[in-house]
Amino acid sequence: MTSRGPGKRVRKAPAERRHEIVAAAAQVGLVEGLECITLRRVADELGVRPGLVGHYFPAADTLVAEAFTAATMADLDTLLPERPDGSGDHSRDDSGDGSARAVLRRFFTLMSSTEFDNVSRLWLNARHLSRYRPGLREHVIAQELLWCTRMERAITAGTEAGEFVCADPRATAVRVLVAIDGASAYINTSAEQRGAPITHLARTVAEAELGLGAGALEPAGESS
Amino acid sequence: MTSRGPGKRVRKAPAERRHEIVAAAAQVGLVEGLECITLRRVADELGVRPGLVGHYFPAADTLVAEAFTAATMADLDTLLPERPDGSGDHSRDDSGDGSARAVLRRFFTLMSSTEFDNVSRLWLNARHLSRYRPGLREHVIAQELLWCTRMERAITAGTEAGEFVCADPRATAVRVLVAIDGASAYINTSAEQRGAPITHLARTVAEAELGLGAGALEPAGESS
DNA sequence: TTGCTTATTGGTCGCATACTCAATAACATT
DNA sequence: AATGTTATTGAGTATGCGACCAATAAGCAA
Repeated sequence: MTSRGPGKRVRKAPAERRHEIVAAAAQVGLVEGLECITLRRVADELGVRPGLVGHYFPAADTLVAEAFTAATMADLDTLLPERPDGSGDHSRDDSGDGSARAVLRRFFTLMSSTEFDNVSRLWLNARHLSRYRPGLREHVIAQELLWCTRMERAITAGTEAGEFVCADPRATAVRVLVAIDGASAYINTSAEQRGAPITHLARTVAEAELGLGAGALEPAGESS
Repeated sequence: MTSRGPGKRVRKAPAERRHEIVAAAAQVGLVEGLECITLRRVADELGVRPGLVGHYFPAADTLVAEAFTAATMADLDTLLPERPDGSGDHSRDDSGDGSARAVLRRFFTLMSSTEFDNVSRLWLNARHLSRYRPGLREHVIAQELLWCTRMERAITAGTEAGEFVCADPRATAVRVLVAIDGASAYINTSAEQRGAPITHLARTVAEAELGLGAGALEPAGESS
């Protein structure tokens, strides 16, 4: 990426450099795994000496934790955008098809595409690594809460709009996410044969808990 | 555990020593994590020099893989015994209840008890570590298949006995296990607050898929 | 008892990690 | 243009890992 001759220095504002380091670490963690976020690895990525990374993050654990948060925050915004993208007048739009259902359908479709396998790997990675790194654990817990809240809000929106029937959106959100985590647990082992019942379990759970017909959240988009 | 003065040698038959090493490694992996299965750590456990462990396992990956299999095999036999343990009077205990349901109830009860948290941790650990260690990955896949088959057999038994109603025992087994893996994903992070809906998701899924009433597989034993 | 096989030891080597710290040079301010 | 701040380097320490190998001694067989 960035290659400079030895000895050449590029001096940046601390805030910018720090952000740059976290971003590089997040990329490494997402693609290669969180245990590959090492001072040297991140430094190489930026064309910088390892000592510099160590200067900004005296404890490596902190860097791993922040990198995880940065990565998952970006992923969440892609999978479950806070506001349906480019919708100034959504209250009028969803009168026909219902945007809440579209949001969930989009979520399940993206999540089961191979493009987001790295996200599944990252979560699996982080949940295990949290066993040893308390700094990371805190960030993982915070992200779990954030994802759950975001999902709950999507469900609540659909319920209030009359699209879903759900007595306890919070509990449903939890269960749907648990089902997703169960499916993504197999990402490194039986990923190929997970095809049939595994991938669709989360979607099935969601449809059942939201009072929707089977297949209502399927990618195809054809509703009943 | 085993402490000998330095220099004192205890010479054992290769097969016995090897088995001993795997057992010690399995214990370390179960309690402290698979990445703690190191030549030195296992050697310490046995009161033996590290070189010896390296002699029996020229590639450390092999030891980790075998240790995982040893640990999960033992756990599976405890959770889902091939034949109901001490089956002298269980048919009387569950009087009229049917033993297949008792087997599953026992499984869910044990699995959600804190005593088996280490088992959940081990699976989470192994599934992530499989990303980097191909030897381990093969063993994990084999164990996934074994657990699934064992669960499928329990379901099939109940179906044939008329206790359950299930069209596709295999698919149901898969889904139940996925739900369990989803719940155990939180073992290192939100373990304390997983109380409410997380733990019981797997049981709920099982009850629904087997045509049982809600709570039919609950620990208490009181159905309907 | 003597001898032989080999399980076991003790040490070394190379590599990778996090972390520390004095010296240096880039940039902003004067 | 001179100066001061500080971001950045380079080198060093300490720890841990797997892997390798000659020397040793334990236990069996003759």
